[in-house]
Amino acid sequence: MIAVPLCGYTHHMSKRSYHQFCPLAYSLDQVGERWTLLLVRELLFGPRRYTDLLNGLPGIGTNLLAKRLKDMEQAGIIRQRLLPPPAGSTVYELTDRGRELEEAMAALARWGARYVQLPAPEDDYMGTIPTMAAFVMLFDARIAEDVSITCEVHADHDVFHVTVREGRLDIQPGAAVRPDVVIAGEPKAILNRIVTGPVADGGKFTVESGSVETFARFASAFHFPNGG
Amino acid sequence: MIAVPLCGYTHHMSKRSYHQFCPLAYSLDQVGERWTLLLVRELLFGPRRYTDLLNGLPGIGTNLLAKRLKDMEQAGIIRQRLLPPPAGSTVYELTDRGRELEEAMAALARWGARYVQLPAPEDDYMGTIPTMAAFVMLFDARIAEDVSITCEVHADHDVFHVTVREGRLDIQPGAAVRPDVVIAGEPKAILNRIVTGPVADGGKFTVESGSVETFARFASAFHFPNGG
DNA sequence: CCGAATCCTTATTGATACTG
DNA sequence: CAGTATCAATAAGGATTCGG
Repeated sequence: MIAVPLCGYTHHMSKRSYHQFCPLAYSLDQVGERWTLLLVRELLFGPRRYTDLLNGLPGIGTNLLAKRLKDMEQAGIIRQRLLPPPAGSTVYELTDRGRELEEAMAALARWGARYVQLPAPEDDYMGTIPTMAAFVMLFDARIAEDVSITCEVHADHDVFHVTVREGRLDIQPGAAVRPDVVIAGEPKAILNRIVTGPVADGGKFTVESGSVETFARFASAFHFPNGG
Repeated sequence: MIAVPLCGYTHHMSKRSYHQFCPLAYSLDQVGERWTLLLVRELLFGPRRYTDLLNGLPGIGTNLLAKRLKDMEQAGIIRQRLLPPPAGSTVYELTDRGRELEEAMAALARWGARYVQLPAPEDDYMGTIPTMAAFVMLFDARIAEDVSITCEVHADHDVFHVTVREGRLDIQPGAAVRPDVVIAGEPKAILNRIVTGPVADGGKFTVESGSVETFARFASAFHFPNGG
């Protein structure tokens, strides 16, 4: 018996698939490979360069990153773009279809936040992007209806500002014009406070401007499944 | 240079992980491996035996199924149980923590349903369980508020009944006591009708009892993102 | 038959070195 | 900076075997 390939083309065999006509299996065929959803997370706040992605995902390996980016572009969830001069660098950004994954990622993250071990392991990585992404994914619109606060976040060497208003969340890079509260600290400590709630015991961060009470009200707009 | 193993214990190296303190990365560490969420799907309607799972997931391979079941039990999302005599078989079932994945799976499935290619490829598999799972995952509680219908579904050689009432969905194995509508057909055709909506052009299924209009009202309680 | 465990081949990954 | 190339380690997929 001689094994005959399923298709006459020798170039890279059709991608591995579950071959099931099921919406869930289809989604997993598209975004279920290792690293894919974390790459989407890295792109939630705007375009990123190849090297940025490499730095944001320790352990991925450059060849695998290149392959994933190609696959994801093929799947229509990201696109490659050339920044106009003088920047001139090539960046990757989400398509609309890619951005629509946010709901699914949020559902996964909420499940994870209920059971994640605290405090954060010493040797786990945590950067600014995953922290801001956690704000997006743990946001609870119903709780947020009565909150109207802008919080400026200084994490590592990055600055973002997070606005909660009328049940909506908006996150932008850079400083806020008139923040109600400004916090600074390590990403791990900030996320730990959000996940754990008011009884946080994780690393340290400080309220640089505005009151601790204001920050507490701001933080209440996010799930803290382990804290109360 | 001699490569030194990262850990002194020779027995199965600690599981692969992203090593990120991020709720999403944690979830993907727990349930992001290949086949895991499809196994959860297979268990949504009650305990299943090893062989049932093997048949429901063509391509998984028996060794990998055994490994996944062990990992999932370790992660606390399933448990092994011995059915009392005379059945006596060992079955696997979801824990509460495992059942809580339903929301995340539903979000993934809704994303998939928006973009899945129709009609179903000829060589794709589709069984009764994934079909019933799709009912769960594409259910829209808001639309369903005004629907109160029990639909008995005959797919392949299985029978389930699906009740929509007061914005809630209930699916049970077996025939219904007094179904409003009874349908029969291949799983693919049924799911195709749900995903595509009233303009279905996929395979055939028939309304055995009750009216086509009743079934249409029933089906309206589920998303059909490609159909209207 | 049921529930795996074992063996073996292929595919994917992760780490590092290298190139336009 | 943005990737390729190479290669060892690991994971997946399939067939067969083994003990209730």
